[in-house]
Amino acid sequence: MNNIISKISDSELSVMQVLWAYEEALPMTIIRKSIEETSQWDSSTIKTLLRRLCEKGAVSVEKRDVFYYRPLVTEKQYNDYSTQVFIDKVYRGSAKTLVAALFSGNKLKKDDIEELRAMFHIESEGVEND
Amino acid sequence: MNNIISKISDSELSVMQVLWAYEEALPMTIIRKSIEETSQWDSSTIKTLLRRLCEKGAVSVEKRDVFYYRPLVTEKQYNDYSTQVFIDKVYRGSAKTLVAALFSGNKLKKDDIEELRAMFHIESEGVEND
DNA sequence: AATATTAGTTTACAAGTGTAAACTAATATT
DNA sequence: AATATTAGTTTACACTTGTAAACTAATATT
Repeated sequence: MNNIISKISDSELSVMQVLWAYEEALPMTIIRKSIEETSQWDSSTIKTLLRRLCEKGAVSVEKRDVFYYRPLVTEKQYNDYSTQVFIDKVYRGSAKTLVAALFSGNKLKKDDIEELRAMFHIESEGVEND
Repeated sequence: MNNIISKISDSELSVMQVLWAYEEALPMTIIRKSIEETSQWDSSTIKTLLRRLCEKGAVSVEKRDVFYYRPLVTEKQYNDYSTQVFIDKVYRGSAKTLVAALFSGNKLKKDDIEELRAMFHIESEGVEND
Protein backbone atom coordinates (compact mmCIF):
# COMPACT_ATOMS: atom_id res chain seq x y z
CA MET A 1 0.00 0.00 0.00
CA ASN A 2 2.70 2.49 1.02
CA ASN A 3 4.49 1.12 -1.95
CA ILE A 4 1.67 2.35 -4.12
CA ILE A 5 1.40 5.67 -2.35
CA SER A 6 5.04 6.47 -2.77
CA LYS A 7 4.64 6.19 -6.53
CA ILE A 8 1.88 8.78 -6.85
CA SER A 9 3.36 11.92 -8.40
CA ASP A 10 2.25 15.48 -7.71
CA SER A 11 0.17 15.78 -10.88
CA GLU A 12 -1.38 12.42 -10.22
CA LEU A 13 -2.23 13.54 -6.71
CA SER A 14 -4.42 16.31 -8.09
CA VAL A 15 -6.43 13.68 -9.90
CA MET A 16 -6.68 11.54 -6.79
CA GLN A 17 -7.96 14.55 -4.89
CA VAL A 18 -10.82 14.87 -7.32
CA LEU A 19 -11.67 11.21 -6.88
CA TRP A 20 -11.53 11.57 -3.12
CA ALA A 21 -13.85 14.53 -3.20
CA TYR A 22 -16.76 12.39 -4.39
CA GLU A 23 -18.18 9.32 -2.79
CA GLU A 24 -18.67 7.20 -5.89
CA ALA A 25 -16.56 6.02 -8.80
CA LEU A 26 -16.41 8.74 -11.44
CA PRO A 27 -16.45 8.84 -15.24
CA MET A 28 -14.04 11.00 -17.23
CA THR A 29 -16.66 13.68 -17.83
CA ILE A 30 -16.92 14.53 -14.16
CA ILE A 31 -13.22 14.31 -13.54
CA ARG A 32 -12.48 16.52 -16.50
CA LYS A 33 -15.03 19.12 -15.52
CA SER A 34 -13.91 19.15 -11.96
CA ILE A 35 -10.30 19.64 -12.92
CA GLU A 36 -11.08 22.32 -15.46
CA GLU A 37 -12.27 24.51 -12.62
CA THR A 38 -8.80 24.86 -11.21
CA SER A 39 -6.32 23.91 -13.90
CA GLN A 40 -5.86 24.18 -17.64
CA TRP A 41 -4.74 20.70 -18.36
CA ASP A 42 -5.65 19.30 -21.70
CA SER A 43 -8.04 16.39 -21.33
CA SER A 44 -5.31 14.30 -22.86
CA THR A 45 -3.17 14.99 -19.85
CA ILE A 46 -5.88 13.87 -17.48
CA LYS A 47 -6.27 10.65 -19.43
CA THR A 48 -2.57 9.98 -19.17
CA LEU A 49 -2.60 10.60 -15.43
CA LEU A 50 -5.56 8.27 -14.92
CA ARG A 51 -3.89 5.58 -16.95
CA ARG A 52 -0.72 5.87 -14.93
CA LEU A 53 -2.65 5.77 -11.68
CA CYS A 54 -4.32 2.56 -12.82
CA GLU A 55 -1.00 1.05 -13.82
CA LYS A 56 0.37 1.91 -10.40
CA GLY A 57 -2.59 0.27 -8.68
CA ALA A 58 -3.84 3.48 -7.10
CA VAL A 59 -7.08 3.57 -9.09
CA SER A 60 -9.36 0.90 -10.52
CA VAL A 61 -11.57 1.10 -13.58
CA GLU A 62 -14.98 -0.41 -14.01
CA LYS A 63 -16.62 -0.63 -17.39
CA ARG A 64 -20.23 0.51 -17.36
CA ASP A 65 -21.53 2.56 -20.28
CA VAL A 66 -18.18 4.24 -20.00
CA PHE A 67 -15.28 3.61 -17.62
CA TYR A 68 -15.69 4.63 -14.01
CA TYR A 69 -12.62 5.38 -11.95
CA ARG A 70 -12.35 4.61 -8.26
CA PRO A 71 -9.47 5.33 -5.89
CA LEU A 72 -7.91 2.28 -4.26
CA VAL A 73 -6.02 4.34 -1.74
CA THR A 74 -7.87 6.57 0.70
CA GLU A 75 -7.02 10.18 1.27
CA LYS A 76 -6.20 9.43 4.87
CA GLN A 77 -3.82 6.66 3.90
CA TYR A 78 -2.13 8.98 1.45
CA ASN A 79 -1.95 11.91 3.83
CA ASP A 80 -0.71 9.89 6.77
CA TYR A 81 1.98 8.17 4.78
CA SER A 82 3.21 11.20 2.89
CA THR A 83 3.25 13.24 6.07
CA GLN A 84 5.45 10.68 7.73
CA VAL A 85 7.79 10.66 4.75
CA PHE A 86 7.93 14.45 4.79
CA ILE A 87 8.68 14.60 8.50
CA ASP A 88 11.40 11.98 8.18
CA LYS A 89 12.94 13.84 5.29
CA VAL A 90 12.83 17.40 6.58
CA TYR A 91 12.46 17.17 10.36
CA ARG A 92 14.48 14.01 10.93
CA GLY A 93 11.40 12.21 12.11
CA SER A 94 10.30 14.71 14.73
CA ALA A 95 6.66 15.70 14.39
CA LYS A 96 7.09 17.91 17.40
CA THR A 97 9.79 19.93 15.68
CA LEU A 98 7.48 20.44 12.74
CA VAL A 99 4.63 21.66 14.93
CA ALA A 100 6.97 23.96 16.82
CA ALA A 101 8.16 25.40 13.50
CA LEU A 102 4.59 25.99 12.37
CA PHE A 103 3.87 27.70 15.60
CA SER A 104 6.88 29.98 15.62
CA GLY A 105 6.44 30.73 11.94
CA ASN A 106 2.93 31.99 12.68
CA LYS A 107 1.33 29.39 10.47
CA LEU A 108 -1.25 28.71 13.16
CA LYS A 109 -3.80 31.41 13.78
CA LYS A 110 -5.08 32.26 17.18
CA ASP A 111 -8.27 30.29 16.66
CA ASP A 112 -6.33 27.30 15.42
CA ILE A 113 -4.22 27.35 18.52
CA GLU A 114 -7.28 27.49 20.75
CA GLU A 115 -8.72 24.49 18.99
CA LEU A 116 -5.50 22.53 19.18
CA ARG A 117 -5.03 23.38 22.81
CA ALA A 118 -8.45 21.99 23.53
CA MET A 119 -7.60 18.81 21.67
CA PHE A 120 -4.31 18.44 23.46
CA HIS A 121 -6.01 19.07 26.74
CA ILE A 122 -8.51 16.28 26.38
CA GLU A 123 -5.82 13.91 25.31
CA SER A 124 -3.42 14.66 28.09
CA GLU A 125 -6.14 14.07 30.65
CA GLY A 126 -7.82 11.03 29.23
CA VAL A 127 -5.31 8.88 27.43
CA GLU A 128 -1.80 7.61 27.94
CA ASN A 129 0.17 7.27 24.76
CA ASP A 130 3.76 6.28 24.20
CA MET B 1 15.21 32.01 -3.33
CA ASN B 2 12.09 29.87 -3.17
CA ASN B 3 12.78 29.33 -6.79
CA ILE B 4 16.10 27.78 -5.86
CA ILE B 5 14.65 25.77 -3.01
CA SER B 6 11.99 24.20 -5.16
CA LYS B 7 14.67 22.78 -7.42
CA ILE B 8 16.53 20.90 -4.70
CA SER B 9 15.84 17.20 -5.12
CA ASP B 10 15.65 14.62 -2.34
CA SER B 11 19.17 13.29 -2.92
CA GLU B 12 20.50 16.79 -3.13
CA LEU B 13 18.78 17.59 0.15
CA SER B 14 20.85 14.94 1.91
CA VAL B 15 23.95 16.76 0.78
CA MET B 16 22.57 20.11 1.90
CA GLN B 17 21.87 18.62 5.30
CA VAL B 18 25.52 17.73 5.67
CA LEU B 19 26.52 21.28 4.76
CA TRP B 20 24.00 22.67 7.22
CA ALA B 21 25.36 20.49 9.99
CA TYR B 22 28.68 22.33 10.03
CA GLU B 23 29.33 26.01 10.47
CA GLU B 24 31.97 26.49 7.80
CA ALA B 25 32.33 25.78 4.11
CA LEU B 26 33.41 22.18 3.64
CA PRO B 27 35.77 20.36 1.30
CA MET B 28 34.77 17.12 -0.44
CA THR B 29 36.73 15.00 2.04
CA ILE B 30 34.52 15.99 4.92
CA ILE B 31 31.34 15.79 2.94
CA ARG B 32 32.23 12.39 1.63
CA LYS B 33 33.16 11.04 5.04
CA SER B 34 30.08 12.44 6.63
CA ILE B 35 27.82 10.92 4.02
CA GLU B 36 29.56 7.55 4.13
CA GLU B 37 28.35 7.18 7.69
CA THR B 38 24.76 6.88 6.61
CA SER B 39 24.66 6.03 2.93
CA GLN B 40 26.60 3.97 0.43
CA TRP B 41 26.76 6.47 -2.36
CA ASP B 42 29.76 6.30 -4.59
CA SER B 43 31.86 9.45 -4.23
CA SER B 44 31.03 10.06 -7.87
CA THR B 45 27.42 10.44 -6.93
CA ILE B 46 28.22 13.01 -4.27
CA LYS B 47 30.26 14.97 -6.79
CA THR B 48 27.36 15.01 -9.20
CA LEU B 49 24.98 16.18 -6.52
CA LEU B 50 27.33 18.98 -5.45
CA ARG B 51 27.75 20.07 -9.05
CA ARG B 52 24.00 20.18 -9.57
CA LEU B 53 23.50 22.11 -6.36
CA CYS B 54 26.02 24.67 -7.57
CA GLU B 55 24.33 24.91 -10.96
CA LYS B 56 21.04 25.49 -9.21
CA GLY B 57 22.52 28.25 -7.08
CA ALA B 58 21.96 26.43 -3.80
CA VAL B 59 25.66 26.03 -3.03
CA SER B 60 28.72 28.11 -3.78
CA VAL B 61 32.29 26.93 -4.28
CA GLU B 62 35.41 28.67 -3.16
CA LYS B 63 38.82 27.62 -4.39
CA ARG B 64 41.38 27.31 -1.61
CA ASP B 65 43.83 24.43 -1.73
CA VAL B 66 40.82 22.49 -2.82
CA PHE B 67 37.22 23.59 -3.40
CA TYR B 68 35.12 24.43 -0.36
CA TYR B 69 31.39 24.17 -0.59
CA ARG B 70 29.03 26.47 1.22
CA PRO B 71 25.22 26.40 1.29
CA LEU B 72 23.53 29.53 -0.06
CA VAL B 73 20.16 28.55 1.35
CA THR B 74 19.69 28.08 5.08
CA GLU B 75 18.08 25.04 6.59
CA LYS B 76 15.34 27.22 8.01
CA GLN B 77 14.59 28.75 4.62
CA TYR B 78 14.41 25.31 3.11
CA ASN B 79 12.30 23.82 5.87
CA ASP B 80 9.87 26.71 6.02
CA TYR B 81 9.32 26.82 2.31
CA SER B 82 9.06 23.10 1.75
CA THR B 83 6.70 22.78 4.69
CA GLN B 84 4.43 25.38 3.17
CA VAL B 85 4.50 23.61 -0.17
CA PHE B 86 3.70 20.32 1.52
CA ILE B 87 0.80 21.77 3.47
CA ASP B 88 -0.60 23.41 0.37
CA LYS B 89 -0.32 20.18 -1.56
CA VAL B 90 -1.67 17.72 0.96
CA TYR B 91 -3.67 19.72 3.49
CA ARG B 92 -5.00 22.37 1.14
CA GLY B 93 -3.11 25.06 2.97
CA SER B 94 -4.31 24.27 6.46
CA ALA B 95 -1.49 23.91 8.96
CA LYS B 96 -4.08 23.30 11.61
CA THR B 97 -5.44 20.26 9.78
CA LEU B 98 -1.94 18.87 9.59
CA VAL B 99 -1.34 19.32 13.31
CA ALA B 100 -4.70 17.77 14.12
CA ALA B 101 -3.80 14.78 11.94
CA LEU B 102 -0.48 14.37 13.72
CA PHE B 103 -2.24 14.51 17.00
CA SER B 104 -4.95 12.02 16.20
CA GLY B 105 -2.46 9.74 14.49
CA ASN B 106 -0.44 9.62 17.72
CA LYS B 107 2.60 11.12 16.12
CA LEU B 108 3.02 13.39 19.13
CA LYS B 109 4.12 11.80 22.34
CA LYS B 110 2.82 12.84 25.68
CA ASP B 111 5.91 14.89 26.43
CA ASP B 112 5.71 16.57 23.05
CA ILE B 113 2.17 17.58 23.75
CA GLU B 114 3.08 19.02 27.10
CA GLU B 115 5.80 21.08 25.51
CA LEU B 116 3.59 22.30 22.73
CA ARG B 117 0.81 23.14 25.11
CA ALA B 118 3.21 25.28 27.05
CA MET B 119 4.30 27.04 23.86
CA PHE B 120 0.72 27.61 22.80
CA HIS B 121 -0.14 28.86 26.22
CA ILE B 122 2.46 31.58 26.24
CA GLU B 123 1.46 32.67 22.77
CA SER B 124 -2.22 32.85 23.43
CA GLU B 125 -1.66 35.02 26.44
CA GLY B 126 1.07 37.29 25.21
CA VAL B 127 0.57 37.94 21.52
CA GLU B 128 -2.23 38.69 19.15
CA ASN B 129 -1.77 37.22 15.74
CA ASP B 130 -4.15 37.34 12.80
C1' DA C 1 60.05 7.44 -8.11
C1' DA C 2 56.00 4.32 -8.44
C1' DT C 3 51.50 3.53 -6.87
C1' DA C 4 47.28 4.59 -4.66
C1' DT C 5 43.94 7.78 -3.48
C1' DT C 6 41.30 11.61 -4.19
C1' DA C 7 39.14 16.01 -6.47
C1' DG C 8 37.25 17.63 -10.16
C1' DT C 9 35.10 17.31 -15.06
C1' DT C 10 32.70 15.02 -18.61
C1' DT C 11 29.68 11.71 -20.13
C1' DA C 12 26.06 8.19 -19.43
C1' DC C 13 21.85 6.17 -18.98
C1' DA C 14 17.43 4.30 -17.48
C1' DA C 15 13.27 5.58 -14.95
C1' DG C 16 9.95 8.84 -13.81
C1' DT C 17 7.28 13.13 -14.80
C1' DG C 18 4.68 16.82 -16.90
C1' DT C 19 2.48 17.62 -20.66
C1' DA C 20 0.38 16.62 -24.66
C1' DA C 21 -0.68 15.23 -29.92
C1' DA C 22 -2.69 11.77 -32.97
C1' DC C 23 -5.42 8.42 -33.70
C1' DT C 24 -10.05 5.39 -33.31
C1' DA C 25 -14.52 4.59 -31.90
C1' DA C 26 -18.54 5.95 -29.91
C1' DT C 27 -22.10 9.47 -28.89
C1' DA C 28 -24.51 13.71 -29.20
C1' DT C 29 -26.15 17.73 -31.71
C1' DT C 30 -27.81 20.33 -35.77
C1' DA D 1 -26.98 11.83 -42.00
C1' DA D 2 -23.07 15.02 -41.24
C1' DT D 3 -20.41 17.17 -37.84
C1' DA D 4 -18.68 17.99 -33.34
C1' DT D 5 -17.44 16.28 -29.06
C1' DT D 6 -15.71 13.02 -26.14
C1' DA D 7 -13.47 8.45 -24.23
C1' DG D 8 -10.03 5.62 -24.66
C1' DT D 9 -5.30 3.99 -26.64
C1' DT D 10 -0.85 4.71 -28.45
C1' DT D 11 3.02 7.37 -29.04
C1' DA D 12 5.96 11.34 -28.00
C1' DC D 13 9.28 14.10 -26.05
C1' DA D 14 12.05 17.07 -23.22
C1' DC D 15 13.42 17.53 -18.41
C1' DT D 16 14.66 15.82 -13.94
C1' DT D 17 16.55 12.46 -10.95
C1' DG D 18 19.28 8.79 -9.03
C1' DT D 19 23.15 6.73 -9.70
C1' DA D 20 27.40 6.16 -11.43
C1' DA D 21 31.74 5.17 -14.81
C1' DA D 22 35.77 7.16 -17.09
C1' DC D 23 39.02 10.17 -17.42
C1' DT D 24 42.63 13.88 -15.79
C1' DA D 25 45.31 16.09 -12.53
C1' DA D 26 46.97 16.56 -8.15
C1' DT D 27 48.54 14.64 -3.70
C1' DA D 28 49.92 11.25 -0.46
C1' DT D 29 52.08 6.92 0.77
C1' DT D 30 55.44 3.07 0.37
